[in-house]
Amino acid sequence: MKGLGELERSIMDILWAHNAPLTAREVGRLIADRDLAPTTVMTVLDRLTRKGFLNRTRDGRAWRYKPGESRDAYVAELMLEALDMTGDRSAALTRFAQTVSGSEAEILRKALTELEEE
Amino acid sequence: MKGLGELERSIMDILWAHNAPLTAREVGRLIADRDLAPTTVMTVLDRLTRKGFLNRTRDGRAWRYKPGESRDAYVAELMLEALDMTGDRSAALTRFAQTVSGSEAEILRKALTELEEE
DNA sequence: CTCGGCCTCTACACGACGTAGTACTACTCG
DNA sequence: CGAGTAGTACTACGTCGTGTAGAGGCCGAG
Repeated sequence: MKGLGELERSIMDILWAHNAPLTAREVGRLIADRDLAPTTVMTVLDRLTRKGFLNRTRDGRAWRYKPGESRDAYVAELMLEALDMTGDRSAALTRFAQTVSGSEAEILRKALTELEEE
Repeated sequence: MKGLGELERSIMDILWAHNAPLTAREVGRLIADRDLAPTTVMTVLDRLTRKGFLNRTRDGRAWRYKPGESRDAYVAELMLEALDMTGDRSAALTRFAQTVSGSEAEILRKALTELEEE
């Protein structure tokens, strides 16, 4: 799957933060602090689409982009991918469980418990 | 922290699989299927050291390399790093818990339970 | 018909990584 | 003691991903 670059992630963040699909121009406006050329934003949106992170639909002459999956799903995928890198998933998982903070352990526990009940 | 390249990972895998620190030559022999020049292996070992993934100590004229941390620790770190990418850690964690397979959920549960008991 | 906006295509610089050569040093065997 | 061998450091080059953007084409509004 592979990680994203810095700008790519910023743009994904913007799109993840909005429910509605945005046009390149709108994204450009929202990322104004970086003072990017409009074409830069378009290029990145295009690449993200090609990579499967975004879907786009026509809106007049413009495209509207929206994320293919939620940020949470993406993060979970990244975590699983990291996990795949080890020969011993069990050891890595255990290690992970030991490493997360207490409150996060709590969240995990809760999620797992709910899982069990279904 | 950043991920590793393909060759870098292969080499880390070899070192992670051995308890004793290895020399460049030894690593080269163990990775023989790729038919790499000895200098290639050295260069990569050197880069990994510079990046903090390996520690090296002298052994005569040669260096012996060993991983700075276990593979499990590395994987756990990668997972945490992915987790850091989200605004809502709780949601991502929950999602993750729901995504792992049943047996892995079991492992996680167990690790978390043990944590609790300490 | 013309202008402004939006698109597509193409491009370039830079850093990471795979890959390796060259040159220097020092032990080892005859 | 001289030559070969192993090991090191330094340098280099091609490729790919990513940030960044220009040039030019198409189309709807006025």
